[in-house]
Amino acid sequence: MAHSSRRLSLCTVMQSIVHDGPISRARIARETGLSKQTVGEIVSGLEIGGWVREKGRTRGHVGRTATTYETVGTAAGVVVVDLGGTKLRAAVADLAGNILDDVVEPTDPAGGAAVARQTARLCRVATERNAIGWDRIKLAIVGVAGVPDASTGAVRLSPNIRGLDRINLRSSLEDALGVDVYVENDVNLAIIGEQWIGSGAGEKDLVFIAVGTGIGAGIMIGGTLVRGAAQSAGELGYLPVGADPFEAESLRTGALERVVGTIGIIRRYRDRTGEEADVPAIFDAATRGNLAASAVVDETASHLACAITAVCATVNPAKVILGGSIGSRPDLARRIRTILPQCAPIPVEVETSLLGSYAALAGGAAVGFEKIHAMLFSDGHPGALVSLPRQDANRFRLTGQ
Amino acid sequence: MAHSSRRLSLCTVMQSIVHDGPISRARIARETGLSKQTVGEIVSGLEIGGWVREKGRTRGHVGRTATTYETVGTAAGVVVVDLGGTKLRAAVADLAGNILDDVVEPTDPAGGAAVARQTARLCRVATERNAIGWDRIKLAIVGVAGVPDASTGAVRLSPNIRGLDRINLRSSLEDALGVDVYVENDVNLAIIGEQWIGSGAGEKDLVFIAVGTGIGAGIMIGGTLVRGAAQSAGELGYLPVGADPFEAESLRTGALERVVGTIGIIRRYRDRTGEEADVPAIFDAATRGNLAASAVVDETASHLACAITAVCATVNPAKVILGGSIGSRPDLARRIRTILPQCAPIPVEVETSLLGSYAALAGGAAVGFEKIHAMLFSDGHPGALVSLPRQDANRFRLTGQ
DNA sequence: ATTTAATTCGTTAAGTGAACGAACTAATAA
DNA sequence: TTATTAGTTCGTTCACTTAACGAATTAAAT
Repeated sequence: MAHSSRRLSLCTVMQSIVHDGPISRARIARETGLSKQTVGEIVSGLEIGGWVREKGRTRGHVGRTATTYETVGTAAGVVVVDLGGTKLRAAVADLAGNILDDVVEPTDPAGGAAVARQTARLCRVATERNAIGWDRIKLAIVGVAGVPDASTGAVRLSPNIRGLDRINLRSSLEDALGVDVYVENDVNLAIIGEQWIGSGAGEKDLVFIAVGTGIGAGIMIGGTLVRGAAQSAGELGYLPVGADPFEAESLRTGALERVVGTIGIIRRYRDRTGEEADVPAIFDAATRGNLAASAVVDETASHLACAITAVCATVNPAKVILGGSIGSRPDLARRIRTILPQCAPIPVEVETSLLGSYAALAGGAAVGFEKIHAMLFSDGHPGALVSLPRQDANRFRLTGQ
Repeated sequence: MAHSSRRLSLCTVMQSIVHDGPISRARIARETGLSKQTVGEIVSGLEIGGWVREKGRTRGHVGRTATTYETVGTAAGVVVVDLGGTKLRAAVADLAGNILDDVVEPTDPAGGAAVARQTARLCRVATERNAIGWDRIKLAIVGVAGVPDASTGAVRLSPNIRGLDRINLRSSLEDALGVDVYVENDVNLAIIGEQWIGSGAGEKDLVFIAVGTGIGAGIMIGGTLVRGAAQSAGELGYLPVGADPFEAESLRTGALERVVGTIGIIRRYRDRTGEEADVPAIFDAATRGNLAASAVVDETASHLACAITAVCATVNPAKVILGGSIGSRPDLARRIRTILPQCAPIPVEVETSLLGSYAALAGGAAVGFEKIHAMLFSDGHPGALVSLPRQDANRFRLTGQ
């Protein structure tokens, strides 16, 4: 409780350098409202601590030139993991909010403890690939399909990775890595990533709908994630849309998921044509003008439009971002945009994910950035926080998906 | 920016007195972690300002007795208004969080400016009824059916009160009353009231569904209200449930509202029986065992169960509170609780409103309490706030509905 | 019944951390 | 040279803390 004012000033100054750096001490003072010598003291403290360094000097204006300061990105970092059913991806994010090169491997099909070991190893590999030593890594953020249980550390309802609900993923990673580990739902990280540097940049009310094998959503309201009383917010597969919600199968699989999930799409195509085809093939056929495939895709778009209508009637986001193997197809989004005004009275933008399969990784970096700054500078003091710097998503679009 | 720490300490002490008062200075020091003389200074400042006063002394324990302090409720207050289509209700809430006696009048059917004048007059009457002078009133909170537009001060989509979208309700009340006026949607206030002292006490993830002429919801996530990007969150009438959402009429009135609103219920009863009856008559007939009426009510419950399923799949609240002239009928809630497990895989509690027609008034008092303390003590400093004290809802259940 | 001990309240005094204004030096464009 | 901006040093103020102490009260011992 005592003397928390310095912490607050420290955060204010750090925020200024992270966002507007390289920046001079005089400008920090003007922009934060702190006095010149308070800023001077704090900056020299940060410099001694190794968090910031001199970058250069200002030029070309009246008056004395000023030394400018920037954050030392490599001073600390977090390791970010996207643990998917087929791919395991890890990257390092530094103190300045940069996401460094990522490494990918196929996920170990053995599941459970084997995947935990693989994850820990790949975290080390990711740091070795970049100029940030393991001793500088302060924590790890892991995105995973399923519902992480905060008390047990297990991951419930994780369909794509076997045995993840039987081990304590968090504590086994913490033991292997020696740093705090935060396990979060991958769709929740995806919406955070999209809001930071993706399709939802700048918006505060967003929904990210991942359509793939199943269907799930990450919901952000007023800039904060909606988790729900039982961590079940965004389980859109259970929306009473598509199939009859009172059938036993709907109660188990989910009325919407039955019709727009991978299995549902394949079944509907088979029902129409008698032929067996996988989802990409059906979508490609629809694009080529195949009538049956086109009807199946339109049906899917129509159900998704109803789902979006339901979500908008409830939380009224400014934008809905579509992702996942099925959801990120631009042709599907186009069809949904056509159908939506016929059933949704409240207007909403519908876009495909800009970050693609990197959305969760970016979101993890965002969460890690906020946690590491809170840890190092604000120390949990309310009102003192370093917010995310502007970045661009180019690095992701250049790398292969 | 400078010297904000005193504000924070001031709020901490005030919070302690409001919540745990009457309380001694020594206990404040123990509980807040502040030192005894800091607390002493702040309390004597508050006493000089007239915000707190000596209440008595502690007795019966070892050691010196202590003087205890309590908030001076009458030092400041807010006036709270529930502006409904048929009834206009006003009350005063004091600095300690007590809601004083309320006054009611039928709403002036002339609407528009006449209702604004009537509201301003009733605010004065409410203060005269209580021991709190008008000069102590710092602001007014007005709950109204419809969507208040923050920039223009008008109220859009207000079906029950004519011409409210043509006047600037906020500024005309501010002119008439001479204090800041906040106009808020009545269902939003209702959920805040229910969370404070009603059916949702203690819960952080709640949905209040008002079923009456139309259907609308107030949504609270993590303790904060969800408004939506276009202030349209909770417009559950537009859920794609009940009627076909692609019909033109559904797009206009709302697919769900068409079937579970007053008009929809009356129509469905007429379709089955050929008879004309109003909603209370249909519900009473269902209770007496009339088969057609019972079927209509079950149908209504079934549609509402689907709506609740949709809302739960999206935001996963711990509890759904039913209110409004139709929604607050306990027999409807009972039928919904029976049907819900057949279509909703995620469990949720369903209850009727405890505060009834006083929910919005209580919510207005809660909002007013927070605003007035922020205004007087925290002055907008982040992290510094006086939270709502525990109260009970007895006063409301004693008064007639 | 009286005295002594233990405990608690609240005040005074001394000291520290943090921020500020003012005065000053330093460097640069015009 | 002059005006302007950058950055430092000094002394002051504010807010809070710890420590010490007097005052008031209950509990226990004589």
